[in-house]
Amino acid sequence: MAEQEISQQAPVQETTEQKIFDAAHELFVQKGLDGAKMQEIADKAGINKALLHYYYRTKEKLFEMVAKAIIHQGVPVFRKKLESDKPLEEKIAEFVDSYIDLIRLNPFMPVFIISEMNKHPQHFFEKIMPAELPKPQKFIRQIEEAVAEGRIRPVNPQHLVVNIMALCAFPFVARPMMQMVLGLNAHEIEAFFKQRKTEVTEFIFAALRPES
Amino acid sequence: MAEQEISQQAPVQETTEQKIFDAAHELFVQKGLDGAKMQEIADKAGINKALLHYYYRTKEKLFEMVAKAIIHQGVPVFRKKLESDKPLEEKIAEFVDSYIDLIRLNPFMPVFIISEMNKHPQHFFEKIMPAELPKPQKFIRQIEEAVAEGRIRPVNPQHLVVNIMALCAFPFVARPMMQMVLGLNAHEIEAFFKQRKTEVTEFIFAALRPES
DNA sequence: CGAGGAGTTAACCATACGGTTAAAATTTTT
DNA sequence: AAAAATTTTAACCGTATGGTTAACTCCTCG
Repeated sequence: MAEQEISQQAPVQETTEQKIFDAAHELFVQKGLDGAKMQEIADKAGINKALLHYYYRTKEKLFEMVAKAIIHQGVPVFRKKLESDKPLEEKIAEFVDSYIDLIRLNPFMPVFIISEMNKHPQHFFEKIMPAELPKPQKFIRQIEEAVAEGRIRPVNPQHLVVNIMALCAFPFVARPMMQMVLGLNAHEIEAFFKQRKTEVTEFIFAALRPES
Repeated sequence: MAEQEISQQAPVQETTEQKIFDAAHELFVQKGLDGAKMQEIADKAGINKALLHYYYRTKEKLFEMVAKAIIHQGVPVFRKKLESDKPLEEKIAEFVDSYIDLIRLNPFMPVFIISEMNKHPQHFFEKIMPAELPKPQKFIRQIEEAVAEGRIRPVNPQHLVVNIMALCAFPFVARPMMQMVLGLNAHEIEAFFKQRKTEVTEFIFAALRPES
C-alpha cells in the first residue's frame, strides 16, 4: 500500500546543479549544517568549490534548499492523511501506514528534522517550514466524536496524536541504540522494521478498545 | 514519585574546572560537537581559552567527558528499572514514571543523544557509551510469561519495549514541532507534559488488556 | 623570605573555512 | 565563425578555529 514511484536516482546525465544538490543533501543529512563542510560537498559532487557558490550563493542558502526539499517531501503526505474525510479507524491505519512508508524511504529524515529543529528552532520555523503546516484539528475532532459515541476508550486527543507519531517515528531516530540494546544484527533489524507497521497499528487499536 | 535530590547547582565556590565543564555541557548539548566552539565555551565560563586546554586537553576529550556525564546520568536509572524483580505491570508503571522524570529534569538529553549517536555512531558506542549498557532481557522474559499466562494481549516483546520508550521520549525530542502543530503556548505545553505520565501509562495498559 | 608549582593570561601559530575574483573553457546564439 | 552568454577552474582573501607557547600571578611550604 502507498508504494510511491519515486524515480530512484537515474544518474543518466545529472546536471552539475543536481550533483551539488545531491552531495549537499547527503552530507547535510548525515552531519548537519555545522558538521558538513563546503569543500567536502564539492569533493563529493566532484567539482570545484567555487561552483557551489555559483549555483547556490551561500552555505545557508544551499542548506535551506536541501532542508526545504526534505520537509516538502513529507508535508503533503501528512496533510492528505490528516485532512481526509475517512472515518477515524481507517484514518489512523492509513496514517501509520504512509508515515512509516515515508520514513522507510528516507530513514534519515526524522533525525535530520529533530536535530536541526532543536538546534536552530527560529531559522527552522521561519525559513524552512512552510507557513501553512498541516494541522490535525479535523483529526482531533474525529477523536472527540468517537470518544463521545463510546466507539473508543476516552483519551486525550492531543496525546493520542502524539502517541501515534511517537510510535511511528521514534524507532528510526533511536535505531542505533535499539540495535545495541536489543542486540540485533542487520538482518534482524530489517525484519523488525518490516513488522513494525502491523505491530504499531494493532497496538494503537488495542489501546483504543472501549473499556469493559 | 522518584523525585531525586540532585544538588541543583550550588554556585557557592565553583572551581574553574567545573565552570568550564558546565559551560561546555550547556553548549555541547545545545549546539552539538561541531556547533559548539571552544572560544564560546571559554567566554561562557568566563576564562581564557588556553585554560580549556589546560584542564581538558582537546575539544574531543572535553566533549567525551560531557557526553559520558550525560549518559551516565541515565544509564543507572534504566538498569535499575529493567533488572528489578517487580512484577511486569508494576515494572512498566515505574519505568514510565522514572524515565519521564529523568527526561523532565534534562529535557535536552534525548535530542543530544539522538543527534550525536546518529552523527558519529562509532565514536559514540566506542568511547562514550559504557560497555555494559542495560539490557532488557529480563523485562522481555517477563513479557513473554505474561503473554503465555494470558495476563496481557499477545505482543512482540521487543516491539513493546520500543513502544514504551517511544511514548516516553518522543514528545521531548519533537517538542518544537508539537508545539507548532498542536498550537500550544508555553503554559499549555507545560500542562501537556504534566499529564503525559498518566496518559502514557494508561495508554500502554489499555493496549495490553487481553482481548475479548 | 624565596623557591617551586599550580593557575591564568596574552600573544601567537597553522590550518580550515566560507566566500571571491578573474580568467579560461565551453556552450549558445547570431 | 564571431560574439555573447554560461559554466568551470585555480588562485586567492579574510577570518574563525583548535591548539600552543612563554611569561606572569599567586599560593604554599620549607
